[in-house]
Amino acid sequence: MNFDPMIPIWLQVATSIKQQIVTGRLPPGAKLPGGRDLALQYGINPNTAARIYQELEREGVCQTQRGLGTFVTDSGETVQRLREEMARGAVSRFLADLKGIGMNREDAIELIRKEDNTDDHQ
Amino acid sequence: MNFDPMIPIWLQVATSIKQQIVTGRLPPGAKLPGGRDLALQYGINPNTAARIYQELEREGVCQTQRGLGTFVTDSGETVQRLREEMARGAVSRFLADLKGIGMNREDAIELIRKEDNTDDHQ
DNA sequence: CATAGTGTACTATGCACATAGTGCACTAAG
DNA sequence: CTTAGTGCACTATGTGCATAGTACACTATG
Repeated sequence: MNFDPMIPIWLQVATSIKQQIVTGRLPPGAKLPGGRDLALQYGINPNTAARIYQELEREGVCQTQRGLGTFVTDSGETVQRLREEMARGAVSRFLADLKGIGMNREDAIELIRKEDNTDDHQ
Repeated sequence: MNFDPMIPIWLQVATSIKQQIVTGRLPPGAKLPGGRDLALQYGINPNTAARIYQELEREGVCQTQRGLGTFVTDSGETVQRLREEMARGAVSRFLADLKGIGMNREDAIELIRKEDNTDDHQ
């Protein structure tokens, strides 16, 4: 994974995991890697990994059981809600960005239509 | 201005100024507030304000003259290029966000169409 | 009970960000 | 020349992020 130095690593990894959850690549109830393994996989520090799971639990996406590990929530409804929430967040960030440079929703749709499609089909 | 604690203040203010430039509220050649004034206006430290102007100059958006102040670039072409660059950035961030949660360009347009329009007309 | 895997807690270091404060140099205007 | 406004340089402090390393507690398994 390529980290953006402008964004905290724990946030980037947490987002990556949430994306895997809402796309079903990590189904409800799935066991996540242990903190030390997660650190190895992403090339980060175990302390940072622990913090990531704490954040995911705080958001209700995962549950942690001492001595057992961290697991994706069992509630498919929670996962669906998370997906919609992430979509809404992306849309409102996008529209706010465009509004800041004097563009509206129509302009937004036009921009997306004209956007280069390289690597958009995967 | 309301600062997001997750994003460096200098970045947020620099973005705000660039938005004012590309929307014409700060026309080419306009004089920007002095570093100390900028700090007062945004409620930040003069050191941070100085850094913001350094960043804007690094991006070619502003020019600084010692003893005189900092000014918006004279080149309307540069301003137009900046606006397009900011728009492209917003679009690609948005599409990357949606792709991360398993949505494509068609979904994006649909989401924007259905988006709540409260305070979208200004 | 012994072990491996796990979460949790703690100290310490380096870095960037933001703050506070001071001083100096340059420019234009009186 | 003096003054006000300005950019610029420097030291110092506090905070959050990320790292490194160590130690302890819980759980399941054999």
